[in-house]
Amino acid sequence: MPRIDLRPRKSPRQARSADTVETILAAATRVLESESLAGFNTNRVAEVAGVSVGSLYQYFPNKSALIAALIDRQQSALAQSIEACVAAHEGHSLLDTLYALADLGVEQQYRRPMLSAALDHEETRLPLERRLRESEQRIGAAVMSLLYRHEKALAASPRPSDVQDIFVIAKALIEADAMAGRTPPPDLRDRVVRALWGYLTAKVPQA
Amino acid sequence: MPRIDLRPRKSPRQARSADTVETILAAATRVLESESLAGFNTNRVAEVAGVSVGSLYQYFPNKSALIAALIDRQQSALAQSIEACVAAHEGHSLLDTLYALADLGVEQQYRRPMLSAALDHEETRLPLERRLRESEQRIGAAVMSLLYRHEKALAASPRPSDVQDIFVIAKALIEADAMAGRTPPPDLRDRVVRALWGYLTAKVPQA
DNA sequence: CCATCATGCGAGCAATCGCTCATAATGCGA
DNA sequence: TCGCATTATGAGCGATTGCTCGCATGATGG
Repeated sequence: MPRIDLRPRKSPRQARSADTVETILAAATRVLESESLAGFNTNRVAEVAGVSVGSLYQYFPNKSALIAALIDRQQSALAQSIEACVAAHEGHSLLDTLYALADLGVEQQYRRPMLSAALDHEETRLPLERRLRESEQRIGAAVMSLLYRHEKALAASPRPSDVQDIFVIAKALIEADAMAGRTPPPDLRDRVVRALWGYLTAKVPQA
Repeated sequence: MPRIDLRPRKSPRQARSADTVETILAAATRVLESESLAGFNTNRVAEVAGVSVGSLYQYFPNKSALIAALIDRQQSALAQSIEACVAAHEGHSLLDTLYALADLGVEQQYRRPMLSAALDHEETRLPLERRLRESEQRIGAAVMSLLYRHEKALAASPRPSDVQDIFVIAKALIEADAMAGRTPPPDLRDRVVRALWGYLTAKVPQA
């Protein structure tokens, strides 16, 4: 009685599938970039990808899953960038690291303004997936380690809410400008750093 | 040859119309509150308002106009609150005023979380109307006057971008928490003030 | 060369939604 | 009371879109 073969399928099949998934995600990205959320529909994505709708639904159970995959990708990439940035700036000052992180955020947002904005919005609407939370936690951990590393420069001991807050602040500032123009204003990074630095180091007088 | 009568129509007619508009806007608000942007459609709004779709389209040329009217209302109310708050705190410290403004923002956002979030999103999508810009400018002017009033407490002379930035920062912080829970965390106002105060007063060291 | 089966295909179904228009109801002056 | 003008009504049109399902295709193993 032969055992069931649990090894991965022959490579051509798998490779083809992975490629198709990649093609679809790339097409979805392009559609979302050029036409925002309106006009983003599965038929159009399939058309742009050069596959049939049926194939699309073979790899993604529904439209939400497709969007979730895009968000996942973007978040993972961001998490990786942030981790790398924080690691690379070990030994540097907090301020230097903040500048680097601000640049990183600006670059990510301005490369695909429509995409980032659209995904941001969908992120709040969709039931959040496990893998997504994972990226969030990686970002949180990296930032937290950065804060502890510079604990003495801070106004108070770092709290978990600090991590969320500076993330929210930076994202909001960058996004607001990204909506307005195609290229970042030269003072954007300074304003972002000013906000983060101020939030982290300023001592609010007691009333 | 009789002149054309340009006087306003008799009051009952006008009053009825104004009432109907009011009813529709109230219904739209309720729908947006309870079902967010999905499920917000003109048929549903008309149904909830107790009027026919046809009537709705007598008062609003299209769906976007309806949403724009809602945004307009909300923005006007916010502008008025902010102006009043800034005016009422003449003579008070900057910090006190910031606390008051933070409370104001928190209250506005938490009263109708879904509504605020939905309108926020639509605001970026819709072609912006004149009247809306007006509310924005009123808010900007009020905050600007506040900053000039406390110029000596600031790290630098107030710039127009400061106004936009602290507005964006406060809104983002509040909205992030409003998404997460039904009641504001007790430290929310402190965090908002910390962010604003830090942004306005912190001196960023030169690199 | 054939049988099997995983995969690809795309016409089209069903549901939704913005909006129109022919008709009905209503109020008002004469 | 009648005629007119204004307003209200809602069935339904046309367009969009998420998704299905029956069939085609082509690779694989015998």
